[in-house]
Amino acid sequence: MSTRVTISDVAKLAGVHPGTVSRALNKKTENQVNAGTVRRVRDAAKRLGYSPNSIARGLRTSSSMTVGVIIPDLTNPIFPPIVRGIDSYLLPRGYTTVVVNTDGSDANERKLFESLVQRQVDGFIFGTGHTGQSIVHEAYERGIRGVMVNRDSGGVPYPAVVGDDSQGIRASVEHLAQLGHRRLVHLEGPASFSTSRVRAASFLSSCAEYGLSGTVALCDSYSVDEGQRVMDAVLAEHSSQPTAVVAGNDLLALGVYHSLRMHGLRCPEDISVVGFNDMPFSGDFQPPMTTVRVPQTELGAESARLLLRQIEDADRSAVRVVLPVELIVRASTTRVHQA
Amino acid sequence: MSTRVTISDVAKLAGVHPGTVSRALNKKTENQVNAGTVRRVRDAAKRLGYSPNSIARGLRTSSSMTVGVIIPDLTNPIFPPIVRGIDSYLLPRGYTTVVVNTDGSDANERKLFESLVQRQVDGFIFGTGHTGQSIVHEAYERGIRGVMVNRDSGGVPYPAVVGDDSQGIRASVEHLAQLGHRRLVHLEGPASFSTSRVRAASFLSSCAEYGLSGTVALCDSYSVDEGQRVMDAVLAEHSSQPTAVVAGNDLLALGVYHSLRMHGLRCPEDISVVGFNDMPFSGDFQPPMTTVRVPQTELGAESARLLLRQIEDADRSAVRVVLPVELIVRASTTRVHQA
DNA sequence: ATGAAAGCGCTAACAA
DNA sequence: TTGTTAGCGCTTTCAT
Repeated sequence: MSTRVTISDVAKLAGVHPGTVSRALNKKTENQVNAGTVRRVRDAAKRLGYSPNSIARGLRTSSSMTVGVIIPDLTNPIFPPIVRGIDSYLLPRGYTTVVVNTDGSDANERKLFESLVQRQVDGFIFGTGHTGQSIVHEAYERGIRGVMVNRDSGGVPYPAVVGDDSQGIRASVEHLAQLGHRRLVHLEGPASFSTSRVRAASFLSSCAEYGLSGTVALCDSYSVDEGQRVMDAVLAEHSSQPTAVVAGNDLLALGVYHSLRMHGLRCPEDISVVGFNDMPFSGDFQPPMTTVRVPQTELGAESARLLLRQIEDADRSAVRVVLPVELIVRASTTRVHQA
Repeated sequence: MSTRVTISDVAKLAGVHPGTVSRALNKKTENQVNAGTVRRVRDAAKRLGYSPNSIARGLRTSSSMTVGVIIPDLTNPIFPPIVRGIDSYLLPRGYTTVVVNTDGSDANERKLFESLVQRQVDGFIFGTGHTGQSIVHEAYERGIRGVMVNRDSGGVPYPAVVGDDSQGIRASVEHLAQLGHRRLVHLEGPASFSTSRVRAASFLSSCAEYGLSGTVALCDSYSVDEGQRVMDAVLAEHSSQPTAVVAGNDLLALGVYHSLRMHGLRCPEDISVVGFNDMPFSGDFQPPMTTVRVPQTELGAESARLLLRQIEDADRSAVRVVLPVELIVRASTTRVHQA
């Protein structure tokens, strides 16, 4: 399908050799060819509607100008902005991104990774966790270019671009402390994500710092349902109940909303809730969510920049870029009233 | 980068000819080769960590096993489910999808389209509008396989997969009529989308059917800001105000929420609002949104199915698949009180 | 500045 | 059943 006109068709029409057409049509090499010839070739190409076959070029140059992006799930609202950020850097530089979803399965991840390797992608941006099963380590061993986004590299010396989780959680705890909260609970995300552990650690140390009682409840996934399930469990306990929840991310926080509603509790009057990420529309929720804004688009763009630096400049320094975050106070947190 | 082991390395180790390796490793042709040989080849391939180069294969077979998906903007929440739906059909069949965002610009659309053509994609799924400038028509003329998703093909005989817009709007109007509303306004999306016009037409005819007064206000884009802007304008008018709004989609409806809040009006007590799409989290908004659920994932999967039918079975019938929609009544609509 | 020729890694006709 | 050969469309030495 599509056009059948090749470089030799153009060559014939322009009355030159295919090699010359290639040189004339390539920015890098067009200075090797007579300006008049360049014009003739350009004309011929346009007249024939010639469109270079980048598959063929890729085969010859062993570069596909394609980048693989591996994420858990596109429908998690933090990923679209990250992907658009990646695109915004890559597209103007001639690269195409291919996004795949693992749905949290290591088996999927491996399969998709291999399929992208077969497609000769020039590098990977990993937005997935890093457990023992993850392919991140293997990718590095194989000499494949890669960058972690929104995740730490877990020992593998790939560059990583992350939000300042520690600082974000600390700001949340401080905010709640100032509102008079004394008993907090943190819903920690799955341990396979580096961010989960960083956030939980920061929660604990921040609680200590502000002299608060902080406990941690573990979630199996970053999802609304799991947040609800775990919050249900927290509310079922008979020990002293928290007056505020610091959720591992906005999805979990939303699950907390659901749980509270089911239990006839009001947010924020009965329990304050803080999310993490400031994902799209979290300001439109009921109630508008107090959360930590992570610059998702910038995260994506920066990770793309670091990847191209590896691909094009062979710069393999394992930098770790930490982007600043900001607590956005909305209506899901309020002063504690049972002082 | 990555592996440097080719099909002839495997051939050497297995003591056979490269052609035989190719046949042994391909599902379609492995029955043409001795079972023992197949095993030897497989072993050799595994030992060397051989991974076929699908670029090279694509060059030879002139098929890239890649599909281009052109949408306005991934961060519009209706698209992630559609994309995942597409993937869910394509991935198990060996295809990879490449998603690009036009941001509503015809120039971008054209550029991205050409870049995907150069990459030899086997077909396109168009989720963009269809104005005069759109490349949809040109793509068809060039004999390129394609399918419209969530949009009508606007005269081009590509298959199209859409939700039942007419029925959805009709159900919304009926619902409002039953709640006693008599003066409705519809926020119509940009005319470049076929859906906009279908929904507006259905709004008008449904209002007539139920004996209601219905007016239409035109929006320049499907966005929250535009919904707010247009609703501001509606509220500024001095003629008799509507008691309910039928928004062209959920984003516009969210903009209406914002506008009402700015004007000190309550939803639904002062004005009822109905959205369209039931995009992710619209049940978590403030208030939870009454809206029309469109089966986005199925839309995507079905469009992928129709595309593969064209690619693999050369079936070019321009079917139009209309998927049923369902009104989801939540808390943004209520009985009118100024009877 | 341009032509000639080789070859990227694979598959597919054709032979044997 | 397997080997041989050619070539997908392009880039890139090497000549000229």
